[in-house]
Amino acid sequence: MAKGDTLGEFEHLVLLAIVRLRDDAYGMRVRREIAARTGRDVTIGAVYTTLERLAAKELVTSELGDATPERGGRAKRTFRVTGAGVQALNRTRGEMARMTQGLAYPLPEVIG
Amino acid sequence: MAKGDTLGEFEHLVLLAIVRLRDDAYGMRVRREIAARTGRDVTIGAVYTTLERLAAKELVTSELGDATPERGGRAKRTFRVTGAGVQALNRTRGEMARMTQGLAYPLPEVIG
DNA sequence: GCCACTGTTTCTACATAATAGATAAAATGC
DNA sequence: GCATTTTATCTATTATGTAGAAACAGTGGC
Repeated sequence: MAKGDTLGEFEHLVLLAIVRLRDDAYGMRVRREIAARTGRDVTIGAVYTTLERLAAKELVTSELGDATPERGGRAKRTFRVTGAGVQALNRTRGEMARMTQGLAYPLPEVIG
Repeated sequence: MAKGDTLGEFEHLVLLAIVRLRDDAYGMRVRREIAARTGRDVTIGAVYTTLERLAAKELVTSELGDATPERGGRAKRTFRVTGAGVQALNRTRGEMARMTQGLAYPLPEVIG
């Protein structure tokens, strides 16, 4: 496998959030999606640096939108997952599936 | 969530390998298990530093065994997953499940 | 027009995790 | 004793994760 092909665990979550949010995947919203689904309250800085890194790897692209007519409605930068990004997600999913094959979740506290 | 509670992606794989291997989880074997199931050929150094980290976090314990009567049969250091390790695996699994809920794999190249 | 406020993005610095590659150790067989 | 095998340890570097503060761009009240 080529190097740089594996997703870090937080990269993985961010990528999945973007997939879920479709057209509405901008930084703050990604952060909320992850918080809502995982219970982790990551900071917005963590999300953006990860988004930047994913963009550098060309697993996502971004586009600056128009400002919305709401109080504080600064223009949003929305993200999309690229073909390579989808491939990375599918590959990661496959690896995890093979590693967990035959295991029954939740795993019992005492193994063996 | 308490800090240091999340599993890095490679930590996750190593922990799963130990669960799979039960009584036979020592460094070289963990490496082979991961290679066989994911296609990644990680170096042995990568595996051991990760095992050390997991031990430092008390997600695994290790025990030095007896030498086996084979050519090159040096004593093996075998690893077991602790209760906290199992909890970390179950928690991580849950997070991922909620993040992927409703998504059909493999994801299509073009999203949306 | 200025100010407070809101939702968003950007910047900077540091901590933790991943990875490689070389070296050392402990056993066997000849 | 020496070559060979299997395993473990050490050292260094890069990549990822995380926090927190600052900057931006808009709204609305007065």
